[in-house]
Amino acid sequence: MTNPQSNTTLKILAEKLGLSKGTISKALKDSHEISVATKNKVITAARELNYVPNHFASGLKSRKSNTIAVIVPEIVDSFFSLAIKGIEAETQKKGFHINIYLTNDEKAKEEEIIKVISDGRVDGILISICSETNSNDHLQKLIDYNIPLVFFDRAAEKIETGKVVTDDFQAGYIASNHLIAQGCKKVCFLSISESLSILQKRTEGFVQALLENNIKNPERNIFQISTEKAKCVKTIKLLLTDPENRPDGIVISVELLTIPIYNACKELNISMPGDLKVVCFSNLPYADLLSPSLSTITQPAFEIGKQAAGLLCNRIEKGTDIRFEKIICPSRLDIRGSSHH
Amino acid sequence: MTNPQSNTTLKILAEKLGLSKGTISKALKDSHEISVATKNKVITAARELNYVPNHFASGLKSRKSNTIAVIVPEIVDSFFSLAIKGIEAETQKKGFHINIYLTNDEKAKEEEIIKVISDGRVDGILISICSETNSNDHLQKLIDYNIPLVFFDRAAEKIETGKVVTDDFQAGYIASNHLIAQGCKKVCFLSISESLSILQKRTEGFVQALLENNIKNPERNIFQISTEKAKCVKTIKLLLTDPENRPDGIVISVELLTIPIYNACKELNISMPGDLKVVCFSNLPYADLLSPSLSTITQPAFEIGKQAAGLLCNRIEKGTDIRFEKIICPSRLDIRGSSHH
DNA sequence: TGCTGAAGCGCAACCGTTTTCGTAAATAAA
DNA sequence: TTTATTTACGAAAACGGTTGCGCTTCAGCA
Repeated sequence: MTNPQSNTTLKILAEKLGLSKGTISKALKDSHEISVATKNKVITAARELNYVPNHFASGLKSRKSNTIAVIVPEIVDSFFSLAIKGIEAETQKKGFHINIYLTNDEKAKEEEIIKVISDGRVDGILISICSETNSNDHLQKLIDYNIPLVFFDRAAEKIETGKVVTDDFQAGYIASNHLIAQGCKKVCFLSISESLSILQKRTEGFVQALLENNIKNPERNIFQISTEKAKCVKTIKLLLTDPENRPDGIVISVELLTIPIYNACKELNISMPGDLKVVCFSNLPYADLLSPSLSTITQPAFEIGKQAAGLLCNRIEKGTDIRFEKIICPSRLDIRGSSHH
Repeated sequence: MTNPQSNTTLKILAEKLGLSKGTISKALKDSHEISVATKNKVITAARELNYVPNHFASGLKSRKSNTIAVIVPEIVDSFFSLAIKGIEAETQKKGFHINIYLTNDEKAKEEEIIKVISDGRVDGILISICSETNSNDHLQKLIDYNIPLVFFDRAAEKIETGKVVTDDFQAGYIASNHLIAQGCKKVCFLSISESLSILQKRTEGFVQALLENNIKNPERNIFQISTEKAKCVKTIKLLLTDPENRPDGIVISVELLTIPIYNACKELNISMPGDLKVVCFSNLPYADLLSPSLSTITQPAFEIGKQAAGLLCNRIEKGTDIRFEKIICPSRLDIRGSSHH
């Protein structure tokens, strides 16, 4: 779009003031080469004519866009939207713009996005990867080419760059232990991916908790649920109606599965927390108002976003070495009605 | 950032192939000036060297960024996040990138954002304005300078440009009538702004419904609530404990106020829907699971975002005259437990 | 007076792509 | 064969800012 405020360019300012383009440019950047008197003249003229430096022209020469890409699997999600808000809070202070990209948790889309943003339009990337993580060549390439990259929440373990996550093992452990402490004999863990590192860790926390409580073969209590709605609902119903192995406690490792569980319980007439106790990884502001209110592992989403953005900005602006930076923002167990009386 | 895939430029390709920069550029754009044989050579070489056109260089010359700005008051909100998803669905098909900006519903921030994006970095703007709308000079200026602009949901009435909204009057009317039909004698309407057009219309629908039911002075039942949390809670409690005028039905015109209402009822021991019936403008996917489940005016958020993006893209790509375009996506009343037995 | 150095500004190349225009060769029309 | 026309490509000027370098001017100093 043309400059809305005006179409003032350096050239126009220069002509108006009888100076050269270079002088105007330097004056506006407060260069020591320019006298105070001239600077003042330039600044007032620039203000009068609503001069705004053209983004493309300055970017072409300086190789800076003051823009970062934020890539997330989903945006209609209390965790991700809050994380984005944290990112925005941090970046807008520093004058960075945000480009948003949604992968819908599809690897192909993620790769496509990374390809199309490699035209220099962003100075760096914040990403929460999709759950299918068999290969991460597209991400490794970013590192190889020295593109600033920071993971938040869902990180690719093997890639050496900044990561901001929560204490997933611990959270999985606490959630599981809580259910056991509430008297659950058959605690299950619902996941959506075996490859996604944060889910692996939550799973490990779950396994650890069960083992410590002398529950054998905890792996048998781990279920991978499809994110596709119909399949998801079907699997859950099957699980909850299994005559031999019906769980009396469930750790839901992703917010996405909350509604299906609630609906299934309603439909199957399973009472919560009587017949089934549930804890969910979720940032839902409405957890308190659900029926029953939902016990959650509440992740510091805003903080995670903010920290990740801070890390990325440091990398971009100061060239900080963030290869081995790992910030862990602890989650919190909020016990509510779905897991105890 | 430097091009991650490589640092291949037109110049490098040209030298490698013994052609000129211009020829390469035209070949890649499938210009009729270039022979098929040459095109093929160029295309394969470009692929081999992972050539990606520099965003700044092409933008500088073509004055196109293939980017749009999306400005919203809030992102941790079921309506706005879903609308953004709709926008993304539409724009990604057409190869547009999205810049996200949050105003936190502050006019000053909105103005600031519009200023900083007027450096040519976006080809157009999608905005849902903040609730303080006394003056809209900053938006009018965009129109004056011929910047493509489309409003979605929260529009500035007086500005002549594309608007995609829901049928706010009708929705307000239906919601109010529903409560009256449920036997409510004292129906109130909670708003957060007298100037925001969509809230004015919802209010008008409310007034109309009351008048048609022979309720005098419906204006007395309209309350402006602060969005600041403490004040908000205080006002609501005051309202719900007013000995003379305690409402038995409430239309909540913005999702933001849902939680405070639920909490107030819990705290004040007001039973829903027994003592108080509630309908809320909300896109909450969890409405069904609340206790009681929440009756909502469900807005077609995804559709609104999608349509708005479509309008903007047409304006940008084809120069369509959208000054008087107004798309109305109807809302739906979903009756649940909060408003009837 | 002559010399040095700093201050203040202009000049011009440069970033990578787009696009107009020109021109040579190849083909078609006369 | 000559002339007109197409085809295929090169040359170069933009786009608007940035930046190193060079030129003047003038104060400071011996």
